[in-house]
Amino acid sequence: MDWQTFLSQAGYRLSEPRKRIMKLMEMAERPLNPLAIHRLLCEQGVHLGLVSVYRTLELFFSLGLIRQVFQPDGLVGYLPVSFGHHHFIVCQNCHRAVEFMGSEDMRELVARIQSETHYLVKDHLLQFYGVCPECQALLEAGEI
Amino acid sequence: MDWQTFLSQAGYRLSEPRKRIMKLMEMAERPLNPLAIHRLLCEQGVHLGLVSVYRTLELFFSLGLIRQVFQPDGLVGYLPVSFGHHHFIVCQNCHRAVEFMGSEDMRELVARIQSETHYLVKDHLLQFYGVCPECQALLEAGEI
DNA sequence: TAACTTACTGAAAATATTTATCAATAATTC
DNA sequence: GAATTATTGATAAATATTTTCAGTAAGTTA
Repeated sequence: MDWQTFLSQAGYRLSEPRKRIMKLMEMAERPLNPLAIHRLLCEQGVHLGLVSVYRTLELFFSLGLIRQVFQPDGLVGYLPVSFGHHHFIVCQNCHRAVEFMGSEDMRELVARIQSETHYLVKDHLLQFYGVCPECQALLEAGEI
Repeated sequence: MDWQTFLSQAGYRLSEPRKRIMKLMEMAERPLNPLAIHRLLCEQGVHLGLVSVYRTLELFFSLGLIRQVFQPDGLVGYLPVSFGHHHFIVCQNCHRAVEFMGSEDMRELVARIQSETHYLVKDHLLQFYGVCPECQALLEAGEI
């Protein structure tokens, strides 16, 4: 199910701002924060209240349509998630992020953590940092 | 090596505010943000400029003495890390966090991600969310 | 232990970010 | 196409973060 159908079925309207924001995030391919989204839309000539960006992100996030992605420097951005995917690998250079399938073999680790810490494990956050193919090429060419 | 020695050897001074802040974070056992640290210290009668809290956290973070911990709700806090530990499990109820040893068997997953995404993997962020022993007891007793 | 050097702090102000409010607007339903 | 009401945009308010700089205190040297 696409996000538009999901939104509708959840009882929310498919407004122009919401479409713009989601489309931008899908195109961007890298984590964006509210301010960046607002600025990019302005540059595209799409005028849209900053407040709406905040509200839209909050809604999308609460519905699980987008996810927070954490940069190594501590900045936080949002990216849309596909169904079944939950984890991102982020390029340390250009910040482009792609999803990867979660690991099945987390069970062992979970079992160990539960016995070590006596916490009951409910969920996890897993992200990788690295260098994307484009930036690897740039690196090899000595351009960065 | 303890953090005080580390700080000194890195050429930084062991000031009263820095000691207070680190001690508070060690006692708190849960991720604290700048404002929370400032407020808690005030409550303890320790007056300390908020700006110093920001600067201290930035320093500790850049030296790797503390680490960012992400709550499921998107809030970010800081916690001191022990050498060799890098990952936290956070209680969804009381936010108390404890460290656990990183997994050795991340190699397989890393290999898969590299071949799937063509990214070069450099680092990762792994965190678990769950229920701590204390809150499990409270849950069983029906108190929360 | 006193004087010296300079990293560090605190206070105030400037910026930046996030939230609240409410009338106007536009997406859906009938 | 009109009615209903969720959603938006603008303004203002609240919060959070950064900058600046003079005063202070941590570490060093004598």
